Amino acid sequence: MGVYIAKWQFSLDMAIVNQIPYFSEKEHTFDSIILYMDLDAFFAAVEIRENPSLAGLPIVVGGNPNTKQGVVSTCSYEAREYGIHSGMSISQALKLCPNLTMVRGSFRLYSEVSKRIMNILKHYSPIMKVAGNDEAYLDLTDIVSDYEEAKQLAIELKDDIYASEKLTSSIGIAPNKILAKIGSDTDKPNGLVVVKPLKISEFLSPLEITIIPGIGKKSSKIFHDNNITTCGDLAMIPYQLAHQKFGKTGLKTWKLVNGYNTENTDDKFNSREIKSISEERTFFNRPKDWKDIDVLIDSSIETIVTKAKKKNMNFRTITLKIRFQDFETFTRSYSLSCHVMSKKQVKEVVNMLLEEFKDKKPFQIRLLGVKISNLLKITDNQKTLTQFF
DNA sequence: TCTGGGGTCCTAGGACCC
DNA sequence: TCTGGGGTCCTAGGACCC
Repeated sequence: MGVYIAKWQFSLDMAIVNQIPYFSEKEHTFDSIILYMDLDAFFAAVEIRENPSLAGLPIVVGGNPNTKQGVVSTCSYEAREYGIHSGMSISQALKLCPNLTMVRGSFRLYSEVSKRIMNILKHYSPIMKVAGNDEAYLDLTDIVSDYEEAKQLAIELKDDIYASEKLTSSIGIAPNKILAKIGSDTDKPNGLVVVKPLKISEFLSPLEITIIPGIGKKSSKIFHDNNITTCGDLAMIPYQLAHQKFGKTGLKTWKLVNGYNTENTDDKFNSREIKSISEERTFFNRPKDWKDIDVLIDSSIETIVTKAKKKNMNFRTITLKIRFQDFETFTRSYSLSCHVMSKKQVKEVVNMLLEEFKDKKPFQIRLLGVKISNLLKITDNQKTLTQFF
């Protein structure tokens, strides 16, 4: 035991002295070629395709055009020039651009278009991961022999998508998923960026730290407060400092900007099992009484338990989310002693969790949500057991 | 000023066990 | 009366992504 500690201590000390990370060789090797595809302003682009008179105009998809409530789901590049972006409130977007065109989303259409495009991608590699409506990763490692060939394939893919759907896409090609995504993000719309393994540092160094997925407003402020604005700034500091100052994510980010492969190659593309199922709703009109609350909760429970049933999932933890008009938000959860799949039990738990808030007036409630988690896939064997009990 | 919805991951504290 | 340290599970909240 003591020997191991000493050994570890030694390598750590040496690493500090020489400022050399003690990460394994393996983390430095890249043998994958990954392609990431992202459709440009997807929802907005589909709307413009369906209604060409919208072309060239600042448009947003999302929110309620009548009440001017809600948030921006996607906006055209013209709207982005006004500073409008996804997630922004409609009222704020209208302030930035008073003649903004609002389009009510046709989400069923988007999902149909998305499915067709994903089918096109499938022809380029059998190893594929759909990461959303408008984005996917392809593993080209066994498909192409080098980055030049990968680039040619990407050009073909973009043409293919445009020919069949009249939509443009941006593509990044790199030795791992994160870098491929960052690559595509740096050249939009209709871009194509290749990041070869030996060019990673050169490529990342001048980029803002916020280009890294997972570094949002809060994290970037912490980095900025420590005089780190670009990926290159972070790459320059000793990794111990990155770990100490910015925690686990700090170390991971440090590794990324220094060209280490931070991805677990084993589950590169295996889409993992779903972890939770939830539904939450904001009251369009303020609830009058507890009956209104009850109706909404029942409907949410119905939705999520039906989803779980379809997926053959039992669950053990039930979470209630409640938000008041002042935006103060609480979550309360409870774990059952065994996995179940029953609406009745969810309802009982939710009622129990709701007790704590019964002194509030119903009209003070803005949002309610129900989530089930701690999911367990039922095998046929267990199904018979469930029936038995 | 106004702030949707469905997710994942991380942190931190407390309970409990050995 | 004072009491270590590691592991695991549960809960609450928050950052972030699309």
